[in-house]
Parts: sequence; structure tokens; C-alpha cells
Amino acid sequence: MRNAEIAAALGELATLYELDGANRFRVIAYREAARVIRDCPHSVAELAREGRATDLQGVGETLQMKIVALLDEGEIPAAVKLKKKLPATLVEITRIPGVGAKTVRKMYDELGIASLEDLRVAASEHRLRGVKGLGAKLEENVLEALDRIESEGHEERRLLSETLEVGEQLVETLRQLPAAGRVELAGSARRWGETCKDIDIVATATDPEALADALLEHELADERRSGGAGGASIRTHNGLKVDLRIVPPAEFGNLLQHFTGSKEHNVKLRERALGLGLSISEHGVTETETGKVQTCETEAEVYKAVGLPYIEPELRHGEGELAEAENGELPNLVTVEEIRGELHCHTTLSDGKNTLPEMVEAARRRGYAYLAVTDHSASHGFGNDVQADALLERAAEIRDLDAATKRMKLLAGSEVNVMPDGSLDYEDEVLAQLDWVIASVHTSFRMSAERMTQRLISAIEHPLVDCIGHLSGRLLLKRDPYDLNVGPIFAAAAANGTMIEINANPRRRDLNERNARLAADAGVRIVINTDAHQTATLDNMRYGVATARRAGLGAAQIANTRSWRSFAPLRKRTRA
DNA sequence: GCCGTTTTCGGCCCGACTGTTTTCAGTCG
Repeated sequence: MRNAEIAAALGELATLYELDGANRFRVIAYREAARVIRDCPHSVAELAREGRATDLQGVGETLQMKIVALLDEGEIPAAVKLKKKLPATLVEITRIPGVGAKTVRKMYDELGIASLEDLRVAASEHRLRGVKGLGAKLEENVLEALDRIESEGHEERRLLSETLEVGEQLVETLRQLPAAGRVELAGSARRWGETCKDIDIVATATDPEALADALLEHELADERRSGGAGGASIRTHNGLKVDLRIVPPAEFGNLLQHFTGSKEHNVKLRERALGLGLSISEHGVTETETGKVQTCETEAEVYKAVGLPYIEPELRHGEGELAEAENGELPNLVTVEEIRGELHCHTTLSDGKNTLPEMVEAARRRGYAYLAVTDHSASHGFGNDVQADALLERAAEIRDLDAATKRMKLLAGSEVNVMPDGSLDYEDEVLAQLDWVIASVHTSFRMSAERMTQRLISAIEHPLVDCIGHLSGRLLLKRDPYDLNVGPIFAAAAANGTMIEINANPRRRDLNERNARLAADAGVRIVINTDAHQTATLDNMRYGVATARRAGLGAAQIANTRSWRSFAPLRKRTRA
């Protein structure tokens, strides 16, 4: 059973308990455990089988037992019992924004509303207002929310790249204004998360209303919501919600820290503050005893107030970063500027949009010291296959171009397909004539974890494979990663000196940050590649670097931060 | 239900907003 399924079962049980009126901290404990399990990079089912689920922060003996029961019986007995007492469909109703367990329970007890359909009927007949505490506005909100759920499903997340396209433009516009002081993106966009729900901007201004108005009047704004000296809120034409908050400069650090999150990080930070007799909010740091408030112009001051050094936004997961900060163990994170070479890109030979010379020139302009050209291989679909003779012809072309290109090394490479049996789709004698080989899975995604793991290990052990491309095959918001066991894969990669890429395409970010961390800890050499299919997407490097940073990795762990001289001998083909 | 540089019991993050209310509970981020 996957972690996501276990997490979903515990999340449902949390809501059932909440509907049943259980102690709210018990409910919080189940939700927290569900979150930890969802994010855990290992199989929690396996951990639970070994009795080690309690290794996870937030999972105790009770939950360990409940997970095992879930694995054995397919259901948690406590949930079965509660579902006899209450309709399971009540859980769905709590998905409506503004309608929580307490409200659902009240509507069920007093009006017999047990499902979303019941709720729609009752709301349109204005029967909700008959319940104390519920009114006309709720009926209106409920009907709107039900329409939205039916038409587009619920809350919509989108790729960071789509969010930044809007967010960076808005920030740039606001910064140009004479009234603007500091203007910064906050939220998950500033932490370089994979996907975002909305855009948070925090600012200071000499004329706050002018800044708020500028957002309301921006050409990207479709729906204009509130506005004033405290900030403004809009929805863009493509449906993104944008919140701007404006505060006096003295509080800017508090506000930026608060709205950068993550929520989990902030919770941990406030817990730490409490232990020091302090209370942290978006307005300042308060001494609990005296009520004295310290405001902070910078985030660094907020962290200093609780005895910590500044923590980079990408590290604010709410996991071990506070302890690392306290012990002086925060990593020195890799930067885009430190990347010296690109090792995965395509040209018009396969499915790229730009020619070989165009890609080379674009990489040269970015100041790279080396570029590997890695078109798709012989069995690639959609008419983009490259047969062996065409590849070797291309390799000769690349070497000619290399000889004529100053200050940049060009590598003749390929992104070869790993077939379902683990073999590659060029003969070894062809691969031996290349400078660099990436092996990727592009077909037969639906294999068992065991077979997929073996398939990848076969490629990793191949003496002419330098690197594995987009390991999990996931497409964010579109396609789940295929089943595989990363433990043996990383062990094999480390043992064989096979590198693994962080694919920087913002739709992939693959390795993800958790696996990137595990891989680095296992001793795997990691490279960050854009997999660019045109010159413009060479710029996606920043998303791959972001994933590495979120994994806590520094330049030393990323092979393509090395100079060409230092990188070249890391390839297998240069060894005896 | 979980957990421990105040702890194995007694706590468990903070504030704003909303809608419904004459002072607040519920929900959210």
C-alpha cells in the first residue's frame, strides 16, 4: 500500500473523529501523522510491518497498530466503527471551504444533511438559516462552492513556473513605482515549491494606497477584490489569486517571514519561541512576561530573536532545519551561478525546436564551460527516433563544431531508452563512440516496483551509461511517478559511479527534493540538467537548482558545478 | 494521540476573517 493511501485513510479517520466530537488534539495528531506519512520517502507500509512506523515523528504505538490493521484488513477498525455511527459521506462535505466538521455535524443532527446532494437541496430551499449560527450567507457560499466543485473539481494548484511568470511580473511592476519600498514574493513561490495555489506579495511603501491601487489596476487583474492601505487582493485573468500585504518598514521582516512559511516551519519556530518565553506572529516577537514587542526589519532579526542564524526559504520545510540551524549545520546551498555545464538537451535531430548550432550558441552565451547534446535514441516514438548511423553522423558534426568552438567543450551524447528488460536501444559499439550517455525510461511505465527497480539497476550497471535521466518519470499534476524502490537504485548508482540527474524541467523536478537528499546521502553524484528542447528552456536550470537547494545540497554534491577538467574524469568511459 | 534542554503528565502555534452575532465560535492559512 502506498504512503498516499495510508495518509488518506488516516486523514479520513481524523475527520470522522472530528465529526464524532473527539478531542481536537487527537484530531490534529491524526492529521499530522497523515502529513508525515504522505511526505515520507520510504514505504511506510514496510516500516509498519517491521514495527518501525514509530520512527516517524508524530506516529506512536497506537497509529503503528492502526496502520498494520489497515494493511491487514484494508480498513481501520476504528473508521469502520465510526462509519456505522455516521454516514461516511459527511467527510466529503467538510471539503467545502468555510464548512468544517462542527458545521457539518450541526447540519446533520438538525436537518439530516448527510451528503453533498442533501446539502445542495437544503441550501437552495433556504433551510440552513433555520439552524442557530448558520445564515443566508452560508447558503450562498455553499451553492457557489458546490457549483465550483462540480465544474472544476476542488482547489487547483499549478506549476511554480506558471505562478512565477505572473508573480515576477507583478513584483517587477510594483517595484518600479515611486511609492514602493521593498517588494518581495513570499509563500511557496519564494520557497521554490513544486506547485503553488496562489501568490503572496509583501511590501513596504511610502504611499501604501498607491501601491495597492497599482495592483488593482494591473493589466493582469481580472477580478478586483479588496484594496486599501493594508494591501490588495486580485484574481488574474488566468485565475490565480494574488494577495499583496503592505506594512511599515519596521515590521517587514516579521511579515515576510510569516508569509514565506512553510506553515509547518512557522509552527516549529513558534513552538521554539514559546520555550524561550517569546511569542512570534506576523507583527513581531513578543516577550510573554512583559508583553514587550520587538519588530524586525529583516527576517534575519526574527531568527536571531530565537537564537538562530538566518534560514534560507528553500529549507523551511518544518523538518530538521531548526535543529540544523541551532547546531550550526545549515548547508551552504548550491546556486545557479555555480552551474558550469549542461548535460542534457535536444535538437531538431530528435524532438527539439532549435538546431545544433543554435543550442550551442545559446549555451555559450550562458557562459557554460561544457554542453552535452543528447537527442533521443533509436526506439523513441512520435517520429523522433534517431537511428545509429544518424547518431554517429551527428557525433562527427559535434566534434567538428567542438574544434571550432572556443572556451566551451561540446560532448557528443545521447539520451538512450531503457527497454522494459533493462537493455538499451543502441549497440554497445555505438555507445562506445559517444562522450556522454544518459539512460531514461520513456515506455512501459506500469511495471511492478520490483521489475522497474531491476530495469533501472540494469541501466545503472551498464559500463557505458554515465547518468540516469528523470528517474521517476513523474509529470507534476499530471502523472504519478512509476513504482520503484529508490534505496537499491541509489546504492547501485553509488557503487557503479553512475550519476543521477535532477531534471530541471518545471513539469518534472525529478529527482524530487526528498530523493535528491537520499541519493546524495547514499553517495550518488548528482547533476542538474534542463533537458532543454529549445534554447529558451535552458533557463529552466533555476528550477533544478531550486530542487537541489530544497534538498539541502551544496555545490560539492552537484557534479556539474565542476570545471570541465574536473568533471571529465567522473565519466565511466574515462576509466580503465 | 503524541511527546519530552521546564516533561512520562499536561500540555499541544498565532492571528485574521467571516458570519453570525450583541461577544464569539468556527475556519483558515
